Amino acid sequence: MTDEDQVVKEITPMEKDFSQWYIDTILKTELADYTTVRGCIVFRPYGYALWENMQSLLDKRFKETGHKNAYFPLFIPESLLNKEVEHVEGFAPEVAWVTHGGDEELAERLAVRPTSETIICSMYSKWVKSWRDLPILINQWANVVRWEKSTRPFLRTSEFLWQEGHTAHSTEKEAEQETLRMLDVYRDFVESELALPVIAGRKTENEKFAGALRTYCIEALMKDGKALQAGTSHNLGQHFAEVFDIQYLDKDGQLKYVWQTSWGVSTRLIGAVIMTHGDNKGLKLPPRVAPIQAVIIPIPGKESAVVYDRAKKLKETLKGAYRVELDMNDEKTPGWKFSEYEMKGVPLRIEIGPRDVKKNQVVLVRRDNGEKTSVSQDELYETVGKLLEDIQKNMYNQAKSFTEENTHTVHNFDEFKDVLEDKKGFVKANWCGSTECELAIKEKTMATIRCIPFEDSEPDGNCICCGKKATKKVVFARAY
RNA sequence: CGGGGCGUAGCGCAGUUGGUAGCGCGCGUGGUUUGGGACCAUGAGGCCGUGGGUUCAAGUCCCGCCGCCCCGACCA
Repeated sequence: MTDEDQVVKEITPMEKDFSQWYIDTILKTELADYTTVRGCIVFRPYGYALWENMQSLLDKRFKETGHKNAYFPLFIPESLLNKEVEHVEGFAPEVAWVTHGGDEELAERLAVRPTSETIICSMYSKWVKSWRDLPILINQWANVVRWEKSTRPFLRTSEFLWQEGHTAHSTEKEAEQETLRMLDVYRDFVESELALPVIAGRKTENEKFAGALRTYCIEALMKDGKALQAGTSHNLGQHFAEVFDIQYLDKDGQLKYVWQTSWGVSTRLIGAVIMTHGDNKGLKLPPRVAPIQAVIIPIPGKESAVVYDRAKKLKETLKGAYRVELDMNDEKTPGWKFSEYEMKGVPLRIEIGPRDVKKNQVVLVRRDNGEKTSVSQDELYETVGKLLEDIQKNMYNQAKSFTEENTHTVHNFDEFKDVLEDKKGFVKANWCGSTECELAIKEKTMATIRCIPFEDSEPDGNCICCGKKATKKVVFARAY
């Protein structure tokens, strides 16, 4: 049997139409479904379980870095939202408004939060009085609404789930450290749990968060060669503190404004996992977050009772340590199940049939590389652990190689255009630092500056756009 | 908001010059099967997106509306 024959028929091959592959994969694997509400999806149990796993791993990291969870209102009075000028201007076009309560028109419109800086700052101004009240380290798990013109499941939906951290500090230095620390938490999380290699760096003035002093981000490369912003962390400076009047009395008796940060990742990460690891059979989920890490598929044969019995015992052995499922459905053939769980991206398949029962073994098949091995049932517990770890590593390495192979350095505009057309991916190029050049390049090529990377951003030539002396070497890409 | 596409059974689709709706998958029931998406038998399931028009007759032709998807412009 060739690879071609194995391809799941219901999923459009990614070479043919990547976008359709993405949609087909999501729908067929039951991660999500479209609803009657424009731009809004349902997170079906399998997709929600994936998000819950991401949540708990992230939440653990937030707690470890001293943050506490809280929950702020969904509604933001218009007057609050309007306080920070740059912020409103950034979000105004995509805010959903509540104008009525029942039949009665509200005295003041309420925005459905597109992000919570304003409502949170309004509370911080109440809570912060003294240097002793700082820092405030709060995180919120929430849904937000942005009235997007065009939507795609997970990547851009009218309503999405995310977390937003909001902190307040007494010094600029501390705020900057927090901003960078949380970016690094994100980097570590996506690399070690989601197996997504990323480029970390700073956003340009043009690309930064509305109202921020500086924005940092991690950028990942998808299999179609487009970049995806996987997480952002903002140093808000004192912009919000000034308009929301968040002041504290310092040790020296002076009234001072706090320095703030905010940072977030969203369910978009699910999209990143799909588009980084998936193939024409469907999903490939990293073991650390896969809702099902291993599936046991019994092959009943003539002595089905014995096989089923042994399969149940195997599940008992594994279930304390791994997210394992036993598929006892008698209506589907084993072959059907093989394809189904491969499509669903389950990292490891455990087959047990009459032959295995006789030999006291099981057959293990890896989703990441298709490798098939037999192992004694006595060693199953340890072997599963080792394999899951190995799959996780291998998935990261594969994605890493892909990203490296699709990262190109160019030194003039023609080369830049050629690479974008032929090879796509990340393109490193010298840039003079002007917004004019950044926009001109975007106009001509649809590529944006994804970030000014922390590593390897020393210029080694002239700006590919205007030809003047470059100040930075930055990462360009066409992005989602 | 521009360009394109699509609305017919749960899903995917077919439906000829207009003549009163069909296929595949899925679903129910009974049985045989089960090591890479099994098979036989037998069932259930439709206001053909919506409003108007043409016609003896509209899924089909004409006009409007609504919705959804894709690709762009703008954004996690």
